[in-house]
Amino acid sequence: MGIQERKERERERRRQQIIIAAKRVFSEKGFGRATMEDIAKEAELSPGTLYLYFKNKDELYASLSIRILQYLLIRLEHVAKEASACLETRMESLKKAMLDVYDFDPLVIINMFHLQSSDTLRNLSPDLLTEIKDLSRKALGSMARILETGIREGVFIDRHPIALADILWALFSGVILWEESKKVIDADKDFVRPTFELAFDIFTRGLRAPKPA
Amino acid sequence: MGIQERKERERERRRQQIIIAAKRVFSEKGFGRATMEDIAKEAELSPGTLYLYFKNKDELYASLSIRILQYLLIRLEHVAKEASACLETRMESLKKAMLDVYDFDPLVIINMFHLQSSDTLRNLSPDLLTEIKDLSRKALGSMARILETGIREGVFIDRHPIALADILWALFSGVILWEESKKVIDADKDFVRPTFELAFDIFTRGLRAPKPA
Amino acid sequence: MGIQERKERERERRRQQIIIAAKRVFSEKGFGRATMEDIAKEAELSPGTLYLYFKNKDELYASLSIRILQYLLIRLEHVAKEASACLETRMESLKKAMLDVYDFDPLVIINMFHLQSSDTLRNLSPDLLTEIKDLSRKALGSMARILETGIREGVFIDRHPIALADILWALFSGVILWEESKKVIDADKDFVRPTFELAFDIFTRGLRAPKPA
Amino acid sequence: MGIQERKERERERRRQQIIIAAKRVFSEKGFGRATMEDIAKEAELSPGTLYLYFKNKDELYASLSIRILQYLLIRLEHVAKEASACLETRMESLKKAMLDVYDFDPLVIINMFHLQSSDTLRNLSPDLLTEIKDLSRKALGSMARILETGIREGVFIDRHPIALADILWALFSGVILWEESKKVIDADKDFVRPTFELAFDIFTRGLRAPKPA
DNA sequence: CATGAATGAGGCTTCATTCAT
DNA sequence: AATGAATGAAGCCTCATTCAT
Repeated sequence: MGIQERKERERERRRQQIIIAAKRVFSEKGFGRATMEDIAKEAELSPGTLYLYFKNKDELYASLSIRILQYLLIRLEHVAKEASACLETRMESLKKAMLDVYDFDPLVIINMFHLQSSDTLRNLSPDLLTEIKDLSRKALGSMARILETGIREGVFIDRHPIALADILWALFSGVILWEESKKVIDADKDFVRPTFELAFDIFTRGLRAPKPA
Repeated sequence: MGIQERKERERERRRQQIIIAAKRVFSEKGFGRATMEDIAKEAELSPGTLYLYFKNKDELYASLSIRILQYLLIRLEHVAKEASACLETRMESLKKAMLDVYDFDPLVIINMFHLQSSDTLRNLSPDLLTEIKDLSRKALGSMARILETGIREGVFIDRHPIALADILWALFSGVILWEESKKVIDADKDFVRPTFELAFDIFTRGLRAPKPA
Repeated sequence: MGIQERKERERERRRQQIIIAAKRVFSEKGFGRATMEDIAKEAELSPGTLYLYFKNKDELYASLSIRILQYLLIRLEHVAKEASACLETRMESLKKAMLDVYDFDPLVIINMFHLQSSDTLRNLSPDLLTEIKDLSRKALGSMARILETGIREGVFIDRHPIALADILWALFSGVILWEESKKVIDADKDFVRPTFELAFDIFTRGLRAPKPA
Repeated sequence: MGIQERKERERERRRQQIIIAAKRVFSEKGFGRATMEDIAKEAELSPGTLYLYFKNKDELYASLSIRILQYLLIRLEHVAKEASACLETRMESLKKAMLDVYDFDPLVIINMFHLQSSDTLRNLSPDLLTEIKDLSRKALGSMARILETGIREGVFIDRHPIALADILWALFSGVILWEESKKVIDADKDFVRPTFELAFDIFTRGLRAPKPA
């Protein structure tokens, strides 16, 4: 019983070890240029071992996203359930949640958006694709529910909450990817946080229904 | 002289022919899975010929972006120079310009954002990287100038115009990439236009300085 | 002593368990595509355990043949010793013995001939090779002795009995392999038995010395 | 026009060059242990080049058989058409044809029978499998037609000609594979020819219908 | 004895790039 | 300038085998 459990934990630890290594390597070299051997070396394992834990390179890559999406989802659902708070507060929580998820693991977040905007997506196993799709949909759904309260209160403009959530999500990924790409081009300063804060505020203000005269 | 010129034109024509083919192939297969032979076949040329016009695959890929960036820049500068019009009109023009650029060649726009969010960027020749960087900066600059007028008129909040332009650009790329990736996952409907229109409107409204009480 | 013995029996039981599993897997996937893990799973053992009973994959493969060769040998020697019977009867017994051996375990017989006609043979340990060689020679010898009686009786043509046994053996393996390969190509009907019976009869009739005029 | 033709010839020459190398390597190491790099080296080409002429290893392997089957078919059809000759002569021609095909390229014949009796067959492309199947069927058909004449003349026993052809084919492959495998085990003497000649004679004699008393 | 996770050599294959024609 | 056959480096992945538990 205890043995079964310990093994399970061991296995999970190894997965993490690999994921951590993969994260570093993918971030440093990008998906295309990172090799399985690079990752194996970084994880201090042999190439073959990676395949005991992940079916192939694509799936390893996608696995990075799964975890962060799960974390994102938890945070968003938590915010969505804060029935008590006023809208203002809830939007603040939402912004904070998104930034926290970014801070939690910037490299993985970036990887995730790369995944989203790449052809890797097309080559995932149906299972994994379904899982990602599912998590994404749920996360978008949570965001939509938060925004919806603002609409119901008559504070936000009356648009389809999912459409608004899509835009917020696009803004999030857009800011992260663009600021990231500026780093490649330009410098090593990181403007993600302040830029997203400003963007989020503008977005929130833009959502407010014009006061009836 | 005339001969020189004609040759130049011929050469440019070939480049375009290749770029058009590359565009199709990259869009269909993604950068990673598209091969130079695919592109050569699509262009009805031999693989070797591609290398007479482009130094390597990365540069060919990046070249797609150059053109669209040039077009974008022209459109933005045109809007920026519309001194006459009122802010409202200018923002409309800006939105229209961005959407036009997207409509002009959606595939290439998508490619460009993929490029931005990929590791290819890191492997470009310094020359090409500089050119892209330059065009991007100019485009961002144009956008910033347009937004700046709103700030000077006291209509828009007083934030650094470049920061605002960054956000608008992030929103643009974010919406396009996200809607595009939804297509991979889900269906073949295209929500880029309406989503960006809504996003742009929210953004614009969010820019407006709150009326002093 | 009793303990020693029981252990020995246990060990043999395990070997058989593995051999049975290997037989199934080799037959289903062929030697090249069957993995040691496949076999271990089929035997409900771990891969490592296989190596406690067989030095390596080749030897495990070859071991399948050993058993059937032993069985074949016993049957053939039994027929060879039937001094009493008339030639006709003895040839019938011979045919029956061969078909029985085939029926006893078609999969293993097929494996054996595959082994014979493959490159695995070349990679066996000298010991195992010697054992197979030995059994084969003995089996061929038994067949030769049976045929020899016919020659001595003046009924069969006077050729080297070993050469005739070679031919009979070749016919046996040829029919089995060819009918088997037809199954891959065409259908799932099994013509081994009737074809070999006919072949054997033709062969036997062909052996008869032409009557002196 | 001439250019087209020369290219075609060049291409065919290269294919042959590769086939010859493959033949040597497969024969020496067997299919399983032969690597594409081995073959490339033997052909004094780079590994990549092999794939310009053969889709993969299996197909290269199978291609060896195609040629010899074609040659076999031609020879058999030629014999089948010898309407003039007496049965005796025709059977002699048949035997000679089979032996000639063996002599034409023993290594390839052996390869072909290995292919037949291996799992490679199962992994061929449908096209190639169809081609092999087709050639085999035709060859068997030709043999059957030859034997059929003997039946019609009342000289041979009245069995289904295809069944008889199957047996002859099995005998042919059986003798070759068995003699070949004896070489691995024992020596380097080659008994294929004499053994098959004897086997064929026995077979032919066995075919003769018993004289009505 | 048994396990099964880990190994790592090595196979097949792809494809960007070159270069003789 | 154009070709396209050839290259060969390098990637992904498999799997027989080992060894610490």
